[in-house]
Amino acid sequence: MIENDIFRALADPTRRAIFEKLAAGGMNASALRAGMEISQPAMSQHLAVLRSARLVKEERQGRFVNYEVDPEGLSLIAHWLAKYRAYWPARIEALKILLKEMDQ
Amino acid sequence: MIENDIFRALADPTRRAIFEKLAAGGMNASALRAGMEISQPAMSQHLAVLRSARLVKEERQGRFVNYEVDPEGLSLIAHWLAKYRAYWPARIEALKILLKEMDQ
DNA sequence: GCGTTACATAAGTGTATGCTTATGTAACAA
DNA sequence: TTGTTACATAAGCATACACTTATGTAACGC
Repeated sequence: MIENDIFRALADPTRRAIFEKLAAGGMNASALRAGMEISQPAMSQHLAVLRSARLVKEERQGRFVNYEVDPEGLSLIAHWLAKYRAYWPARIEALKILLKEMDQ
Repeated sequence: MIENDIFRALADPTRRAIFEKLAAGGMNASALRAGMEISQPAMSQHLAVLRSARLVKEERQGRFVNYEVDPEGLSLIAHWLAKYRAYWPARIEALKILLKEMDQ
């Protein structure tokens, strides 16, 4: 179940930090490690988890592997969230209208 | 960090099932167990996790404790998601406009 | 009071998870 | 070819997690 992979992937603060970094712009695994105090294998394992959750996607570029945010994972969260729009607070109530289009 | 609590809470499929059941209508812990093949302590523990993540809220009613969806948790996910709206697929692109209001 | 019902909490246990060190593999440079 | 760089994978280990059984607590009926 991909939904499970997504929430499990985001349950780890280090992985959310990696994701956030990638959201600011795609980069390779080494660049991601900069200023993060994380070992190379740990980073590689985290990226593998994010990849299988479809939250990031990779692209080989010679010796480097460029990572970037995969919209697919975010879309799945948005759809999960949309199921419970009846409970969204009033501030976000206006979203309902547009979410109707999303369902089609 | 509440954000961590939320994603960790949703990382478990049983807890997501409980949440989904509550989204269809508030009910007490015993009613939640019906047709779920889960022990009473396990349910109680899951509800405690969902509660600390602000995904559900409780209300004592005599011997019973009625549970229902807490919009607060959902709101936090919506805000987390909103941070990455630049990567949302085209279908949801239209949401951007309304999300601007959400930020204020 | 006494028993029952609804739920929470404590303590113990197997498994999952995130890390480590060590090694493998593929692309480049000399 | 030889070495180096960038990354993935394997194996081992400590901790976290979801469950269990046992017990505690609070509200009700009698």
